[in-house]
Amino acid sequence: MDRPHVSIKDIARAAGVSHSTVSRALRGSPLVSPETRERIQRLARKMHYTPNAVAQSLQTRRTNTIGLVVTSIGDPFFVDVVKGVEEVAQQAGLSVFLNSSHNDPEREIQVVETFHRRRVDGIVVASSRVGSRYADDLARIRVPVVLVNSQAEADYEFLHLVAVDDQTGARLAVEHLLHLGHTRIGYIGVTNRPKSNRRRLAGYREALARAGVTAREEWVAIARLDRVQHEGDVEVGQRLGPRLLARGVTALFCYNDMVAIGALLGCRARGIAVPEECSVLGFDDIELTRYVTPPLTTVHQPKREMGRLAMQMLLDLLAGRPVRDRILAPSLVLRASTAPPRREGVLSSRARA
Amino acid sequence: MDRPHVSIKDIARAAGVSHSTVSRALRGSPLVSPETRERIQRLARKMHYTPNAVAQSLQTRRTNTIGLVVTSIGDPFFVDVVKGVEEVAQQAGLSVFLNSSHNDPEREIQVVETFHRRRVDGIVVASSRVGSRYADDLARIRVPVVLVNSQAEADYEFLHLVAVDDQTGARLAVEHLLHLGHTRIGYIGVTNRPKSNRRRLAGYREALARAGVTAREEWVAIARLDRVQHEGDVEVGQRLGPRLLARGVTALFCYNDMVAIGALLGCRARGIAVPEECSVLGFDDIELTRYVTPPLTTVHQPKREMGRLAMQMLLDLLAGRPVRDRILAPSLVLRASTAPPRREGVLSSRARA
DNA sequence: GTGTCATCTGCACACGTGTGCAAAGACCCG
DNA sequence: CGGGTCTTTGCACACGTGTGCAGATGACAC
Repeated sequence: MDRPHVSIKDIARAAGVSHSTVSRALRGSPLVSPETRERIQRLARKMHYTPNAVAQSLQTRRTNTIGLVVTSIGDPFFVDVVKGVEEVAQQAGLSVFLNSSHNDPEREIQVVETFHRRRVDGIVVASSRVGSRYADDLARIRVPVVLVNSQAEADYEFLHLVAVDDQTGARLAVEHLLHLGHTRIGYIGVTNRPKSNRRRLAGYREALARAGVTAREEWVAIARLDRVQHEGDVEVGQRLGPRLLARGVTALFCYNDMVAIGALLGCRARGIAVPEECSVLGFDDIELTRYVTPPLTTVHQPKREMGRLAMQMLLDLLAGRPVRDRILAPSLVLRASTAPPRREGVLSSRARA
Repeated sequence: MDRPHVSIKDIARAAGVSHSTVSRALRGSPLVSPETRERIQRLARKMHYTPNAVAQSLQTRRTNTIGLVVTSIGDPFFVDVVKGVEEVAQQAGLSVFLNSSHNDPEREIQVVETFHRRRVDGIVVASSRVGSRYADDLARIRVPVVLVNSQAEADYEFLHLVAVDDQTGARLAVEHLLHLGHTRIGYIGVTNRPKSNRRRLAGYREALARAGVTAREEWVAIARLDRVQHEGDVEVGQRLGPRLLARGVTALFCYNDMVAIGALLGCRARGIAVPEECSVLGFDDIELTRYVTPPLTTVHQPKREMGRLAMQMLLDLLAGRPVRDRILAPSLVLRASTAPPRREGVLSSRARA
């Protein structure tokens, strides 16, 4: 009753052949005659044989397994990335180990160490800050690694990247606001995703500079955070949105959608109408943006596509095919949280025309 | 350069002992002298030895791995369940294979077959409909299985359950609406999660019956769906919400939060004010409910706790400890989408007093 | 010096699968 | 009938780790 699973040896015994022949028959080797192959395969099915992937992995040195690290499973941004990765992995017959790091570098190293122990064939890391010590560990594993939206400041040649063009995305967003007639535009950022925050801020400044609008430092507010929790992001928007509005801003470009939703809530709490009195713009285009009031205008990241690409890149690396880093183009999604400014807006749009 | 990883044999060679001694030293066996143990452990660290979990699994017949199946990774309900499972698994040193079934029974069987091949130590399945054929497959694996919010109609003795008390939750919800003075209350359900839908509908009817309110069949609308996509749920609410309102209902109790959000959107599109003209009530208490307008009153499920419990139950089963099925109590979360009815509501609440 | 016991180490096998190589058998051709 | 070729099979080893058992070594008592 509690006997172990049936192995190829059991089948061999039942068929009166050696386990080698069974192995070959099941793998469809041409070295075994069609008749015995057929016979053995039938027998295997009848005996409910399920190959032991552990033993196969040990023998072939291929686990057909990859590790996936995200900073937080709950973060809506990652949900789609995970979906994309899983989709392609499943199709290719690979299984996925999922782990979250909570943006804790120590924890992330530990996760990678676990992946190493399990001899995964490759690793996808989403939104990590790869530090120098971490990079050493990663290098030692001798396994392909693909980073999605890496927050690392330095580049390491053995790491492969899939990312969105943050700066262009931010520029698109702010240009949209400028086009509506806003000139007093605020930016709400965060410190715990340093690279993309910097890029988005750069895009914001670039757009203003191109339009000849002088950027006021008091219109930029960066919240100091360490761990990533998206609830924290909401709180940032709630706190900093009204503060910037008090400084005379008529539109808010937010680091991401959760911050933007926080800004929305902050405005509602103070009776500030969006978009009539204040335009709000997000980044990421998470599903939520369609369900809040008003639906959020935002910069779309092809998140699922990024997950798919990352996994595909891993497959290419495993097959020895050449790969190149991918920087994807974001796009603006117009919904209902942006509109021309009320007072000065009318004026400045007249002045433009 | 491209040589394989360092094994205990390599360490043995370097230390001038046999691989057995190394194995014992690393595992802290009392059979090896403290000095050599210390020496070998230092050496292992220096050589960056990482044990091969695959070989260990083959030898010990324990992979320290579990499989987790959810119908959809994108469904906000599962996010928290996954979090809870991962949390406890990580703490116990187990790795998690994540797969989604898209509520496709065929696909789900395939996933379980993969888990079997990989010789996982246990399986957690969320919101599955376990069919008879599927149950056979599951039984054959001889591995503990825990179901979270199972949608199976039949009970199988070898399956263990964690679930929420759907009927009580629904009753709480409807009693709240009755208490506010509503008597014309609608229910919007779905067919693709048959068991919980049936239970919630039963709770709805129970509450009405207890209050002596006659339930009208035209106030119940069940949407026929096969696959689970939560976008589909939203669409259901959008479509059926207004339809029930047209039949004279003043409050909507929805199968879950996504349906409720759909109802919210449907009302907004037709200029129906929530909660003034129509109260809307959901189920699940997903994160979104806090961010929509108005914030959604709903029935809370301890989702993360359910994930934790499921995983803990698996650990208990693996350790041979006795376990019992857990049916958790839901609770009502009051937010802003419910209020006394406008016209008849005033009347009936007077009549009550 | 011998016997006894405790302590430590290594041999050999196991886990389940894949594969190079030799060998056996079948078949054909001269 | 012998030699050669081709097809099919089994032996033996490998992957990396864990462990029962025998044996080696050393300490100690008599």
